[in-house]
Amino acid sequence: MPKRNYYREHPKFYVAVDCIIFGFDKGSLNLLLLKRNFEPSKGKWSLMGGFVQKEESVDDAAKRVLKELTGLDNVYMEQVGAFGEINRDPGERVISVAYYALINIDSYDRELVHSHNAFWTDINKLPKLIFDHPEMVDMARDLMKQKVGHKPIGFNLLPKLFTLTQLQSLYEAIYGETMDKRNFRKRVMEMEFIEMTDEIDKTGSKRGARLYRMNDDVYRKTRKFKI
Amino acid sequence: MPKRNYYREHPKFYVAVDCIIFGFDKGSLNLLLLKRNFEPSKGKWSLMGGFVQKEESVDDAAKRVLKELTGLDNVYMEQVGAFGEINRDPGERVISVAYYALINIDSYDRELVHSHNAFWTDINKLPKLIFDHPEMVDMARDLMKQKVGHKPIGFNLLPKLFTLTQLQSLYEAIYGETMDKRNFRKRVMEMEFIEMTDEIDKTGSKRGARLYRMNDDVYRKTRKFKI
DNA sequence: TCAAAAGTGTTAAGTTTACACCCATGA
DNA sequence: TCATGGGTGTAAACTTAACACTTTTGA
Repeated sequence: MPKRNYYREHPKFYVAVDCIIFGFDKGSLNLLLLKRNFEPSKGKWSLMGGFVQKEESVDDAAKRVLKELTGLDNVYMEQVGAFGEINRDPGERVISVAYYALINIDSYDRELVHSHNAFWTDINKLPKLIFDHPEMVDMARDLMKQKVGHKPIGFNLLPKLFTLTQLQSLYEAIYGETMDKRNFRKRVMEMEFIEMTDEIDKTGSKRGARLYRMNDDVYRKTRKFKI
Repeated sequence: MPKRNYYREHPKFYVAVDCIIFGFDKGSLNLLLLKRNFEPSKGKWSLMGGFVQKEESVDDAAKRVLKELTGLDNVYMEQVGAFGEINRDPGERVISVAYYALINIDSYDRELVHSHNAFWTDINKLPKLIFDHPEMVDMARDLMKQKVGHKPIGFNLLPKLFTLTQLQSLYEAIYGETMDKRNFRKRVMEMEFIEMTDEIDKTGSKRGARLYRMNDDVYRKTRKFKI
């Protein structure tokens, strides 16, 4: 078997995944971070991570790790990239692949999150993170910020039914700037796949606000999106 | 050392890098591909790749592998992402990190390339590639196409001095569509860091065309680019 | 002298931005 | 009744797209 020789001479590495988990709450983007109650770096803040196992792909490892923390399946995730500096983890050489996830902050397993000592943190008030996790976060933010403007991924951060005010406030949080209400709504209403429902949300105002819904099937027909 | 235990239980993996090497010649984008004269998959077409070693970062491995093939240092490279399906390489489990590189097709080590049995191939007439290399190529193309419009990375594919016709033809090859000559030149001439030289290229026409140059220092002052 | 690539401005269409008031309701 | 967030249209500024002819020169 000539294959054998070809591979055998080379070193092997631990491969990990790290998750940048975005949530949106009360006008702010948040990350779900661990205050580590385990070694290494016990007591410090980090992203949720884990090691890739033999019987799973790297993408599957990321899904598993996300589920271990949040209990959630079928979450929108995207790879940020591989981080491979030699001493990025001072304990051992570990090559890590970062992923970001967009979850609805109202639906996750609070027990699990609590048991991992994880907390939602305002993205503009992040604590110091271990290793190269700050770079992972920065890259994830940039990637997400850039993608959210031309693919309808932001809806993953909202409940199924949302008001246009919520939607605008989400985009303002992501872009870090305010937007014109009339122009925003004009753009949204031109997109057929953002459907008005006949429901009203009375929690945010006395008058109540119309609830909208994102329709994936309609989106797939045109795939046009721009906010 | 509690660290030890934490890592020891986990499996290790071969980690490779694969390079999508772009060149531009006679109006076409080209990739530098290997017709493998070694196992595994001898005789088939593949990207240039190699294994990450103990004493190098993943980025450095990509640079090394690119240099092994082309003899070039200081090449513009960007990570495409990690590819981690379990059976992506049928020989052994290997996790690969793909990078694309932009090189000037007039300056590389022809001996080295020949000794690796590598050939430039028109990107629109690619042979069947092994493993998941077609996906790597597609992702690299998309990434590059999207980046080349708002960062001045395309110049890496051209000689230091280039004509505006060459520049336009490069962008047409990348975008896969023709562009309006006057509009194109208008945009280019508004960018201060694309400097007119006093040299003329007579190889492409009887009349001769003005040669231009990209000035990095001037670019850094504004960082505005849009084609 | 003519073929072949280089070079050059203007106008219309489309897109984006700026901007202010009335509405409905519960407290 | 009034404070609060919800909802609505138009015009100016800017950006993008469409378009055709003259110049230079070597073969």
